[in-house]
Amino acid sequence: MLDIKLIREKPDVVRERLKTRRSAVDIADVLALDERRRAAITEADRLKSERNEVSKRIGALKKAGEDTSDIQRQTREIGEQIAARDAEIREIEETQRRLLLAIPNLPHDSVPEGGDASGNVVVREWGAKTEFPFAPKDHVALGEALGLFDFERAARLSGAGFPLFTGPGARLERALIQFMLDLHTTKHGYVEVSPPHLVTTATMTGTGQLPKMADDMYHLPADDLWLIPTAEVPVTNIYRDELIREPLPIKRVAHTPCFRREAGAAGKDTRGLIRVHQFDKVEMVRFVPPGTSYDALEELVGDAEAVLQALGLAYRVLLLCSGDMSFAAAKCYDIELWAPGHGGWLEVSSCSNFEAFQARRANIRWKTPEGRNEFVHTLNGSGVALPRLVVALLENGQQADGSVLLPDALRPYMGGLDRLTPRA
RNA sequence: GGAGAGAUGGCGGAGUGGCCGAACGCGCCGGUCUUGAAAACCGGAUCCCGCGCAAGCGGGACGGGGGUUCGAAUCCCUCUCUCUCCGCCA
Repeated sequence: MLDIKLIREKPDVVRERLKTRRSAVDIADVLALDERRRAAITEADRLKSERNEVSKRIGALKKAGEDTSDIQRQTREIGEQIAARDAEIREIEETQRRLLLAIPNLPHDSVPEGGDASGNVVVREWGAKTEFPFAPKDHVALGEALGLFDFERAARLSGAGFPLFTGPGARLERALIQFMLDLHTTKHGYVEVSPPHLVTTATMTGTGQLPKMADDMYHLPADDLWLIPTAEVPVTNIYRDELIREPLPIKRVAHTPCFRREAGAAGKDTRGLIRVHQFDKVEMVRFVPPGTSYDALEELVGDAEAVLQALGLAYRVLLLCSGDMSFAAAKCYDIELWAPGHGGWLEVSSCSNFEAFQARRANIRWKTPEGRNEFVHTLNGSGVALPRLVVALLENGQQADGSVLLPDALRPYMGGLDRLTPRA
């Protein structure tokens, strides 16, 4: 949510920057509403001040034993006017909040302008794409030969898009989760949390998934709860409606399943693990003082990259352009892994600075050293998403004999196993 | 699921219709004293909104929402959450 004061004071700047997001929203309505709202508040406050004064007088008169029924009748009328004004204010504020919730965040100055993914900028690449003396297989062929997953039987359970990991595949998932959590907690200073996977509508609104993304999420109407599409939602909302007293920055890391309906992506990447309705992810979340959030974003990207470097996987980092960023982000980097079997780059991480956008929605504040209460800046980044990491691991590690070499860093988590070998 | 109790400032805890943004204690900040510290004493401290260049003025907030009343922390309704007991249960 944008600050209404910013919209009021610098409407042209806001318009300008919103335009770069391909956002169709118009702030004229919000501004008109804001005008009406303030006028109504001024009037209501004046009436209340009047009523307070008269009420005080009634108290004094009664104490003196005088009759006050006349003056009371008059005051009742003031009360009715106040009630009407308050109702008007409430209605205006509701509408205004609804409009504000639909306005995306403003892109940071350093974000390139662009309409779609073609405007994204590669800021760096790490590692060399794996070369093969044979035609590399894709992860589906490899995984089935190695007995890592079973898509056919999985479909029997939940339909398409819900993977069933089996044997060494299930262990690989567990090993990767463990490895990533250990790395972030011991090397990068995050505190591990394990949050609920079902959350309320208020929680989904706090981070910006609702109201806009309702169709992309799983909803349980009987309890009005939502399955989380990312750990960002519960972890960021841990501090909702709070004045944080502990020192910033706060750094949290969580492993959770993520549930996505992928409503708009029907027919895309339907094969294998690349686009699924349920997957596991390790997610990093930071709450930081506003002045430090862009440094924190660079660090956060580095934390995600450290995972891939430790696993020896080639990747590139993209700076997303204004038109390709998610709704709540002010600046966002994507990290993509090279997948030779797939023959392309796969997004495994998205690291964003939301500035105060989420904090304002979710009402998360801190006390500055000067003692002022101020909205924090929130950030989050995948560190990283599992299925596509598995894809890259398999496709890059494959050998001529059909086995897959595991990175050294992972072996302790695989009971010393250094490679996955095909079933007899 | 059933029965009961409760929710007040950073914490504890008073307050049952006007004198309450809220006693008192702890903690916090500033000062006096001290070589320094502690103790003691004195003083100060909530947040949100509106108006105003500002000093300031006004309004609102005692879990959330609604109601009664000239006036609500206080009375009524409702929701949420917490605690205790019973039942069920991974």
